[in-house]
Amino acid sequence: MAQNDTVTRILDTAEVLFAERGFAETSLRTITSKAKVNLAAVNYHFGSKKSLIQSVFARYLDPFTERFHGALDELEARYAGKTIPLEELLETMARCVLEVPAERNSLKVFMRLLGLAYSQAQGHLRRYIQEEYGGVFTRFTALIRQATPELPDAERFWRLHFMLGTVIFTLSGLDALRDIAEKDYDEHVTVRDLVRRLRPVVVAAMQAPLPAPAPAPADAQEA
Amino acid sequence: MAQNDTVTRILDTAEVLFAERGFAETSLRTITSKAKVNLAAVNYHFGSKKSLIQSVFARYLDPFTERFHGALDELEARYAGKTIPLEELLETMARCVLEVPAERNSLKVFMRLLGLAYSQAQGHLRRYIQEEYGGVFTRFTALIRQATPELPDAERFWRLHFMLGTVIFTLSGLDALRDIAEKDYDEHVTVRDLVRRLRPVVVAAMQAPLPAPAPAPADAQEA
DNA sequence: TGTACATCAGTGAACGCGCGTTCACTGATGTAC
DNA sequence: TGTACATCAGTGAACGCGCGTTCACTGATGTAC
Repeated sequence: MAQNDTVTRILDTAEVLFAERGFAETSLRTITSKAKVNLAAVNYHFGSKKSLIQSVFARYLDPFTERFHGALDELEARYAGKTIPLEELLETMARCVLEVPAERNSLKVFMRLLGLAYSQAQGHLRRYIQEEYGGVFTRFTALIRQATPELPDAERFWRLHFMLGTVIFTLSGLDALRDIAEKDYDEHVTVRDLVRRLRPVVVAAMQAPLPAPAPAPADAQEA
Repeated sequence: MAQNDTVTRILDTAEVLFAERGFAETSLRTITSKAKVNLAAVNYHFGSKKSLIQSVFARYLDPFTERFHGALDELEARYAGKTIPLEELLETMARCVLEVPAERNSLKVFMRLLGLAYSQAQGHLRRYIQEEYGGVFTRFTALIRQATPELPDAERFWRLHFMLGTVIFTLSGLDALRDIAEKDYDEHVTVRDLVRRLRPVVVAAMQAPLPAPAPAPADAQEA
């Protein structure tokens, strides 16, 4: 067995199992037996289960942020100080998300992991991701702000999270949804196909009319 | 202690803890000690942890489906065979979702639970919800279909799930998002406020232009 | 070139712990005769 | 009215199990002199 073969096998196996069942529901014994690796090897190489989880994320997020920063640099250079259109920004982000795990052949796993990062307890993980990768997200939202000057800041904040929810929810629950879709419409759906369907929806959502103003606090009875 | 006081205390405590940390991460010992109830009482009254989880959902979903069916009956009667507009359907669903837990004073908990039902492993739970409550969802989507005749069936299917993702993701991660929003925009956000913001976004998303047709399978090289 | 030592990936077995569940039991209340 | 029995909510203690982690150890490879 080569030098760091063990590390790679642990990560490869862990990411699939985590994506399938979540973090708490995946034991180190399951991971190491499936990876054909000694149980103690996880603690030897990673120190703890927590930091194995973080390493699984880092293997996706490190190349992603690097590529995404690069793509934004390129966009900013191309537009030379002028405002980058919303569609172009969204397109760029989608492209980076699609490209990174394509190299690792498991976009589905990446999306499931992102969904889990939000929905599972794992406070340490949210803190880790925020600290390590918060920067590129801040940069992106600043550009989105220039592209949508008509939106109040708070409205833009919420709409971005609405859309984040759409994407993460859809792509991370993809397997279940795909089963239903194929049974009902016998159509085989790929991730790229979904991204194609998502595009007009996300753009329309970001450009939707502003909501009605909040009603006054209900001190007064309705007439 | 009154007859079924114990059952209620278990359910009240369990739903809050489940919503905070998920199912696997909440032990019966934590629930029973916080509820000031004997550990064995959960298995005595509910039989197992699984069926406690299902009971927690039933306490929300039973009144919700009853009310939602009623509201749809009323809508159908009012429109007397004519097509019910999309906005009216969405509005009705939103109203029912908002009203039910308002009686129990914990919409936030309800939303977190729905989010968990999708994202946590818990296969038994998805099966249970599908079997018990699939019917009302089927009825609702049939009405949505009449209201959006211009959408291909598959497109409508996906857009409904996109929007489901938006709502569940936003409302179930509300606490975290609210913290960020209040820090950045010092604005206190209520659930009703979010629903007001969601309305135009969801309508715009459902009415977005159709996506570009899928590209031909990549046998041919790009020119 | 040979020997002693250091480094390091990996191992096998055990540790203590918290988990869901079980079981024999209690004590209060209702029911039959 | 009194007694025997059944029912049922609730209890305390223990069960076995799987968990993450630890630790003493092995064996291969590299390094110093």
